[in-house]
Amino acid sequence: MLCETSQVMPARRERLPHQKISLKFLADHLQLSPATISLVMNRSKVADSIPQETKDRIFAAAREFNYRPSFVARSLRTQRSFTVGVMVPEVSEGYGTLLLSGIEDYLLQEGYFYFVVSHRHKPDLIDEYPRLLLERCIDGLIAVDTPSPLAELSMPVVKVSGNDVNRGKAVTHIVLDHRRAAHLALDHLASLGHRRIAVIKGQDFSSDTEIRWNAIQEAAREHGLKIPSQNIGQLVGDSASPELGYEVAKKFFARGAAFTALFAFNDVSAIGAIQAIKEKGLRVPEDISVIGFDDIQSAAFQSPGLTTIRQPLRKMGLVAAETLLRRIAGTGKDIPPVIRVEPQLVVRGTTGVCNSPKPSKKKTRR
Amino acid sequence: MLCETSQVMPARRERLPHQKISLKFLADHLQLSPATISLVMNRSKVADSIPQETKDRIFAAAREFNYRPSFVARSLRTQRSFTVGVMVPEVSEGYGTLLLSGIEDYLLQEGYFYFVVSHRHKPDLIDEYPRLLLERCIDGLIAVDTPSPLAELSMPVVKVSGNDVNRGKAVTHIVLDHRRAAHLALDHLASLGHRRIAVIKGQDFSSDTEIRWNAIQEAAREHGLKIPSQNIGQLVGDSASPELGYEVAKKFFARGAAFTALFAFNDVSAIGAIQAIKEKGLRVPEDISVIGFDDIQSAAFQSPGLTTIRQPLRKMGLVAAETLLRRIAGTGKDIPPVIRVEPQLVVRGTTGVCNSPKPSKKKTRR
DNA sequence: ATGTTTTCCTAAACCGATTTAGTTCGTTTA
DNA sequence: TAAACGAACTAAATCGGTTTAGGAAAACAT
Repeated sequence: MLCETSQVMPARRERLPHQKISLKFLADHLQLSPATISLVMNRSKVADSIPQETKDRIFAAAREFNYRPSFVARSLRTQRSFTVGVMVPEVSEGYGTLLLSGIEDYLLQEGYFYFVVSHRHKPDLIDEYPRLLLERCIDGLIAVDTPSPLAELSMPVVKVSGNDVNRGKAVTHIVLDHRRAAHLALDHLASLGHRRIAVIKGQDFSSDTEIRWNAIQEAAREHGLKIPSQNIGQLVGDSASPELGYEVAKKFFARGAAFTALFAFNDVSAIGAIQAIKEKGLRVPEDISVIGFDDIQSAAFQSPGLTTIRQPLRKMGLVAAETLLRRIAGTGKDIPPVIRVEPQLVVRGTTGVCNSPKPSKKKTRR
Repeated sequence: MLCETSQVMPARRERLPHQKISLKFLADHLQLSPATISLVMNRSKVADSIPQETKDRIFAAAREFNYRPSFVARSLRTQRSFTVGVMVPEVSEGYGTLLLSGIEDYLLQEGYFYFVVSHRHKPDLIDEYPRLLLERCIDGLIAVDTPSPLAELSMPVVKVSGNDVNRGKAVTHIVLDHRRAAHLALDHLASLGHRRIAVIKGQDFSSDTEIRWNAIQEAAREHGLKIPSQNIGQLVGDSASPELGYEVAKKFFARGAAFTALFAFNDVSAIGAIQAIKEKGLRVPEDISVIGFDDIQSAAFQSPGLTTIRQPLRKMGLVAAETLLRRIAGTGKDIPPVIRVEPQLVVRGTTGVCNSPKPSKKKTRR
């Protein structure tokens, strides 16, 4: 009985040095059909009836040839790419970086990869990128501090700090509790005796600017504080440099603003403002206390360390990724449209007790 | 002659609200074959003979339905994904971020997307990620500060700061001119009168550590400087925090090291070291000058600003991306295996003239 | 002996493009 | 008038998997 050797075999292709191993190659090698191998390797229920011996042969061969199914082919068939898009204003230090690292941790651990695109607040890119990402068959999208036209995507979306809550859509917003943030900052300053406070608002394009400013005004009211208009400044320009905060602080001094504490829109601008304060010959915190926002890594690197309102950025990234994957899995409608995260006051060296004579209380009493 | 209306038409599927538009759909709509449309849209030479009128109809319909060919399908067929992988130690502030932003700029502009994975120097991840990326059919790989096992990939690779030059492979290395960097730093310090210099070396896992240390030693020799062993420290631990530099500086003091200038492995550790110096009651730069390396954004944010050796990180990212795409395009063998980029001295506030009495020259003369 | 299940596996359609090798039909050319 | 040619397309294979609907053979039941 020579059938085993004399039998006409499909010419087994020899493995070329760097040839990619395909399912078909394995099938030829094992004298099985691609279907069988696929079913076994994916642990499909249909493969339950296949004897362990065969399964072992398959796994052994897969290991031997280091077989890796092509993600592209699989994606085409299953319409799932295990890839998500991440839109950020820019990949620079600070805010975006910490978020990204949280997002990455979760995604990679779950077997997802991600595309990053940064739009630098340019409307045409904000328009174009979601389309390009869609072409690439991403399973979902995380949009960080990015305005909303992408609502029409019909795809799971999680927005971080996109405070333009467009409900009804399949979108979850991860938002900071800005009211609490404002309170943490103003309570801290008030407890140090500060009554004359200056505020640097964010750029108009930032989705946090308005909501945070409103929260600050409200908190100030509750403290019986008035923020006179010459103590209100706003960042101008699209740059991640402290220069922006420096300029605003300069303007404060130029117009003779009188304040003992400064609440900046973010840490980067706080750092710039401190520079301006020092140049003016004033000390931080002895003459002016400064409090930032975000708690980027550089905040701790400053000396003195920057007092700031911490956004749990890594955690926000983690939660964003987790929520997106839940939306993708489509398990239940029990995914909330808004997830609020809590800020935290981090006291370092740039805030201290108010040494200036308090403004006469009469004015506010009257 | 009613043939035109009575002719049996394939039922034109109506466009469902959010149905994706496929080539087939367009073909049905236009009464053409998918082949024709594909040829026209890709401006294939084969389509030269197709009259402009038909082409116009095709383009019009594509626009009307906002047709976007599926990248996944195309990738499967053409075996090109227009996607590259980027391996970095971590997505944190500083080094990696600036590089990434350079890489991103170039890639997106050229129509490529990229996957980022960060391996945190873990050998198993360094092993595993290239495989995962390969599965995803990336066209090439940029590896930043990542050791070498991935040499066997048989895929275009560009390494940034991978100083383990494994020539012969289809790999381009983007490397800094460390000799020049060492000279810039030591020339600067020497010109300020410093003769007793301390050095913080990088962690063993960093691919720049050894080559840079060798360059520093050589430059020191040329200046007739000896760096006594108690003035040599090394970063320990895998963290992007200044803490690491702080600890090293503490150790210097603990063992009574005497130096008037400190050359740190990177800006982050320089910042930590400065903290330790200040805690010791010494001033920067009056008592001790400090010079960092990299010129991350936070370096400029410090006050005083950190004097440092600038690596053109964004440019290195740009060059890495550009070189990779050239390798992918395979145009010519004229792609160099090593591309050297030049460092630059950035003088800010942490270096100043040496105020300590110079050590007696006799010793070195003898 | 026949019908019914099980077990083990496969054929073939499919995902959505690209691309090669034609085909059809009208127009020139020999 | 037939052969050759060019214009305008298209059929069908292909990329590398997944998945549904069976089919053949063996085991079991009646």
